[in-house]
Amino acid sequence: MTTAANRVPAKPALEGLEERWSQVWAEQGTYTFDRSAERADVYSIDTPPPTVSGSLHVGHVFSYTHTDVVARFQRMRGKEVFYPMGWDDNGLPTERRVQNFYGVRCDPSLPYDADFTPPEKPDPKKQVPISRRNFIELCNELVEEDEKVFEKLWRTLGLSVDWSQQYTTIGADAQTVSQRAFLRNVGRGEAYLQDAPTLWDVTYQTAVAQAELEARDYPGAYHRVTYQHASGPIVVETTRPELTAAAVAIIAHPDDERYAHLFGSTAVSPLFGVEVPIIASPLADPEKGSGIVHCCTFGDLTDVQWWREFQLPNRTVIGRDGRFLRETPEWVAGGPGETLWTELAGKTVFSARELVVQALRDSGDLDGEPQPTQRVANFYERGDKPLEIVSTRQWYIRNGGRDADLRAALIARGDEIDWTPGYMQSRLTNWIEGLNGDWLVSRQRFFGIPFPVWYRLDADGEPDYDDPIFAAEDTLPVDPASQAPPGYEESQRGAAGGFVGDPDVLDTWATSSLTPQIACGWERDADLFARTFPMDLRPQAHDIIRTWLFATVVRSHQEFGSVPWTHTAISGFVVDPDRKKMSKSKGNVVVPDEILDRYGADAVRWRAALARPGSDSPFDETQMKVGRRLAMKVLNASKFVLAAPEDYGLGATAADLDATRVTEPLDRSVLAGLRGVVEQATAHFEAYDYSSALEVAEKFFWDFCDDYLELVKERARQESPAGESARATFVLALSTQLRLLAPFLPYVTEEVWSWWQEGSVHRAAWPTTDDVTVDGDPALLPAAAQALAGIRGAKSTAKVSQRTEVTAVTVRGPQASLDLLLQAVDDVKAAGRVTGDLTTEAADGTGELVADATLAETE
RNA sequence: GGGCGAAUAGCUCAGUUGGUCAGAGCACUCGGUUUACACCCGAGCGGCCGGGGGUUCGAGUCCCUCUUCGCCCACCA
Repeated sequence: MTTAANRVPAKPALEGLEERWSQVWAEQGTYTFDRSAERADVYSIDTPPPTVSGSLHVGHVFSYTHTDVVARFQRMRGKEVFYPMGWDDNGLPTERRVQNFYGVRCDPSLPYDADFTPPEKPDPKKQVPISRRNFIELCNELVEEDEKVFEKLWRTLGLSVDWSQQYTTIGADAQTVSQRAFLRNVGRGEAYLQDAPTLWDVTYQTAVAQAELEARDYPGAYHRVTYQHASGPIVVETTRPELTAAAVAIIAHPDDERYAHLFGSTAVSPLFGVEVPIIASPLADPEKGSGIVHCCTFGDLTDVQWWREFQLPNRTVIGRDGRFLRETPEWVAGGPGETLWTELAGKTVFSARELVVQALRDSGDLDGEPQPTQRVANFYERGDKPLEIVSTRQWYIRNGGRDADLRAALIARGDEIDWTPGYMQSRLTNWIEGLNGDWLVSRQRFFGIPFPVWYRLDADGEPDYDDPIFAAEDTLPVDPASQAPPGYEESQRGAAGGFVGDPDVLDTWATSSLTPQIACGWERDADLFARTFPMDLRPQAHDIIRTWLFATVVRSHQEFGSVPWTHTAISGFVVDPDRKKMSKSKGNVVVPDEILDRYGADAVRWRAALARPGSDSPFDETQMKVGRRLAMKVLNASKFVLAAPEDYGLGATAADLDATRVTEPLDRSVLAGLRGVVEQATAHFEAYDYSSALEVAEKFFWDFCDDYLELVKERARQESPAGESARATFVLALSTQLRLLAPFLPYVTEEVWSWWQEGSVHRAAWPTTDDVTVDGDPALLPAAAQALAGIRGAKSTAKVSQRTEVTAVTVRGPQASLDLLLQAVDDVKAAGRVTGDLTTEAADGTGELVADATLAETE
């Protein structure tokens, strides 16, 4: 076999590596999943689908790098890595982006316009109303564009994703999987339809789930409102006086002596004259306000609880649009509040409050003036108005919120999963333990996956919700808004005796919770599914444990009676230097493109890999430079080994890779050290501790360059067994270190690999101790390095060039270290430019070697 | 209020089961240019390991307690 000359550029550079190699990887299918691999040989990853309508910041870059580093390790270890990429394009974020981008809004009452084109210049103040179908077409159009931008960034970053395995959360596959899973839930009684008070966002006019809540401070005021009782007035304190019209009870703590005599009797509400019972409940806090509270339908979740427990009437006054009902409610009609209602009707909560407060003031039922306060209110995480509670009919999926057995079973699933870091599991457990209801999965929105459900209309044209019509699984995906249910004609839509489609869409998490099913081809590709599910790894950030991770566990538990994956790795955030979370509104977001452009993908990945799992990491641009330096060093050190002698290299080639040539003690020592590094890095990676794996490999590499390389630089050029020993060592060490660094620095390692090896380093075998079989004493190199450091120090102190000659040197230290040093004395003398004698002197002390050097006279 | 995590050099962080554990990188200071690398190299300065107790022959390391910070949850009269 003849060895081809190495292809080493005269001046290696980082610029252009991303473009060149990402293209080669794409052309050669370097990361393509081989689906003939057996399950035991597959490593499958449930990649988080990024929200394409959002923007990526360095935090994403970090966490996706963490996953990629693990993927590359597993691949080199011989696993066939199933590494798909999904795009989360489903849901409200896309709707909002489409509205802003095109200047349109969805009006489901409008007919489809096949010729519609969006306005040239979007005017956010005057959004053009368009049909639901037109709106969805625009959503699809825009997400496609967004996905291209994301893919380009991921490719530049060097994610070793199999780009032939892509999915979206709004695509036909996802629709089928989502609808099928829902139908299975229905079939097993895990999903149900219920008319109940639900948290409601009045801006988006949709129901909201517990997991989407965010508590925020909100300015309000305490109002002391007087109810009339036979024994005298009762004063309740409330921040929502407008809900007096919705009062259904007055409640105090059973042990509260101030009110004990009232329990069992009734009081009459001010303005509206409605008679309400006075009830004892331990949920009433004697410390708060006047200790007695009015229960309205519905002011807060406690009201809902009381309403259920005491079977109180439903006196809803606020509609889905957040305004007071336009029709006068029956309990108001004919009463003293009838006239007031004509003013309240159609008013927002805010205006209604002003009206009611003034009316209370006028009637003398307001005790004192309102006292301003900061209250806490629940908000939809994407909304800006406090949530109302409105009675609506919604679909729910059981998640343990109302069932202790299921709750326990789901917590136990958490125990089956390996968590990195382990303490993150408590976030799941705590969340499950704190659930207070089932999972509300229906949303009154447009861009989402529709429920595969229709309702029959009776003779009066009223829907029958007790007996929905469900789509057959083999007809999925279906759109009940445009397709008729089995046994009906489209002409019967909306007609008495006909049907209507369920108008709602599934919560985006109801689809995202099925990413393993979507990616692995559940019920679509049984062969693929058998080779990839349950998956090996779910990487994700800690903020969505309560949503994405939990929901995925729920769906897998229900459908398969198993965990969806065996391991989860939780990444932290990149925070700004003040340790504040990056967010668009704070304006502290760091855009990844610029950073990648400035420092290169390898440098950014290096910095990302330094952030340990689960820990937040402050963004510090100066650290990127260090990664860049490492990448550059890999190029230059490799060049030294592989370049031809006329280019000042050693001219070593793959043919020098021969362990039997390694004879010199120093060379054996460095390889013995490398063997230890291989063992450590492998163990760290197996424990998902990629940071430590990088740390040991990198530390070795710098010492290798600074000490070993300098010590043998001259010997390595000799045409002698000693020279051959050095060159064999270099080649062996280089091959091993390139592979150790490949998961972190895919571009430079691939570049260098291409100079002298066939194929991709990323498909090369992860190094094992079999690669480094040479025996040696690992302590020799440090001993030689210490002696060299002493010589260097003498020159530094004397402020002379490191090239200055040394006429004599004495090394002191433990005899054992000195004995080792003597085995490399020629290398030390050469590296230190020692022309005279090197003598040793045994001495007690720190254990380190100390050198006294006599410098030659200089000018 | 409940849960989880963190507190070690100016900054970012390592310090596995208590015994070379007082470390690394950056920053800073000083010095060094022509044969891998100025996208560089060498040398150095720098820390009552958050406070206070305790266990131990011995404690960044274990226990208690306090303080500060971050995140999640609960607080909605």
